[in-house]
Amino acid sequence: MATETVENYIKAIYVLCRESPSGEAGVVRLAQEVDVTKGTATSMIKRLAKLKLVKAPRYSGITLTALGKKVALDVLRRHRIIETFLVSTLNLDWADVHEEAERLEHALSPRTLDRLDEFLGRPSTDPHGDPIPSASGKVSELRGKALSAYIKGAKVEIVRILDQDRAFLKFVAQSGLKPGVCVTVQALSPEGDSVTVQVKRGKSVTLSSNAAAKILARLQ
Amino acid sequence: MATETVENYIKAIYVLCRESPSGEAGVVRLAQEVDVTKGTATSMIKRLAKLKLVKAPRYSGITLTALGKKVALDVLRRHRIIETFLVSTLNLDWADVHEEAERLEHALSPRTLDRLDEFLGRPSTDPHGDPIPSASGKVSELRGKALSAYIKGAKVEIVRILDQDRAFLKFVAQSGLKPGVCVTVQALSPEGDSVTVQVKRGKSVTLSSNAAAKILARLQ
DNA sequence: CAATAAAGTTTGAGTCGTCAAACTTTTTAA
DNA sequence: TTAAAAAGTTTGACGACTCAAACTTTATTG
Repeated sequence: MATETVENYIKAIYVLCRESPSGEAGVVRLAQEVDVTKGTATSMIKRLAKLKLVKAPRYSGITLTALGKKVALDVLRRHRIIETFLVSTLNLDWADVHEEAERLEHALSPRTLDRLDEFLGRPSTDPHGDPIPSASGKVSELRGKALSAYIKGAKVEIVRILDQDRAFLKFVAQSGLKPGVCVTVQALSPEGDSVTVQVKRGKSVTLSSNAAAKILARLQ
Repeated sequence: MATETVENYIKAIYVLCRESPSGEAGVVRLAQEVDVTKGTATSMIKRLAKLKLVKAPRYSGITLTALGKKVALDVLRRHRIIETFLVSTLNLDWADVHEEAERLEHALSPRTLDRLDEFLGRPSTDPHGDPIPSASGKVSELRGKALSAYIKGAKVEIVRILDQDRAFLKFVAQSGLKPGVCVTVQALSPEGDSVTVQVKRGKSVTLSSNAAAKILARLQ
């Protein structure tokens, strides 16, 4: 089995590939993500390539192999099921569970994971709205558009928050913009580079376009 | 914080010290317990001594320092709470949870542990009857005597199983001798080196004295 | 009490994961 | 189009953990 460190690199590469338009991950961003120097990242990438988990031509982008993707989805499944458990069963704070899951995800056997999944009622998304890959390794990433992509007056349901940063999550929760909540787009200001939404009667929140882009929603 | 490996050594030393009449652990047994060669164990003991976790005079027995004991009880607390969760909430098999907890115990933050403890109703023992140390590091190890220490006719309640071996636990469960169960000592045979107990009407089990010594019970 | 077994230690080497710093290649922009 | 910046790589070194095998000390027992 892949070591804990290897799993972390693979997961990070998976996420970076999704984020980047080219579908490839870079060494510097990866190093940032797993919190090591770029030299370390480079040498680890070599090992991952030897393990047939990634393709990484010299001085070029990193991509996952089919095997690598499988590992990534497996880790992600564990991660998201654990986050769900921590929030919905243990009532831990939404913003805190990421780091905790980060550690627990490597210590869970397939059997225990399945029992946990069963206990939680086989959820399809985690508390941030991120889809939970199936045991066989399938994910439906497509769910909603950025809040900033709707027109004024649109009534939408928040479905996903694309950021694990604690401060951002705290802010989102504070504003009442968790997945499942329905809001109305009140104003779009290209000049002000912001979006204002009404969460409920009398309560509005204004977000930068940047922030709004990290909040996915779908038409109600 | 102590690394995962260090925690495992400390926990093993704690258990070995409890088991041994002298209250000291030996290198060979320790090496067995953590599954390394004795040379490796020796060098790790040196590191533990440097970390002020153990006292280990050359060519002599190993004992935990006060700090070492604190670490051990902390790990044990995590281990036993997790075992309880795995059995009582996720319905995992009694005999399987030890190894699982062995991995999870190192990945749990104090806050999550406390939430889990709360969720479980602050249990005082784990599924094997092992006492769960308090958050402040107290344990009451005294609970019952070996099944083989009672006289014929004694009605006793099983309170603890002193062995994490899967096969043994499977056998114990199969025989219906889990903690909480009440049994009657039916026969003691010094010649046959065995003990026979009646679990319920029409169901008796015979155990070697050796096995019976690992099952603690108290008068009903 | 000596010979042997068992317990404990040391040594030399290897893997994994990491860093800092020098270096090379690619990209960017003047 | 070429100089500077950014991205990527290499090198040498280190700490944590491990092994095998040679070695030393302590315990056992005939």
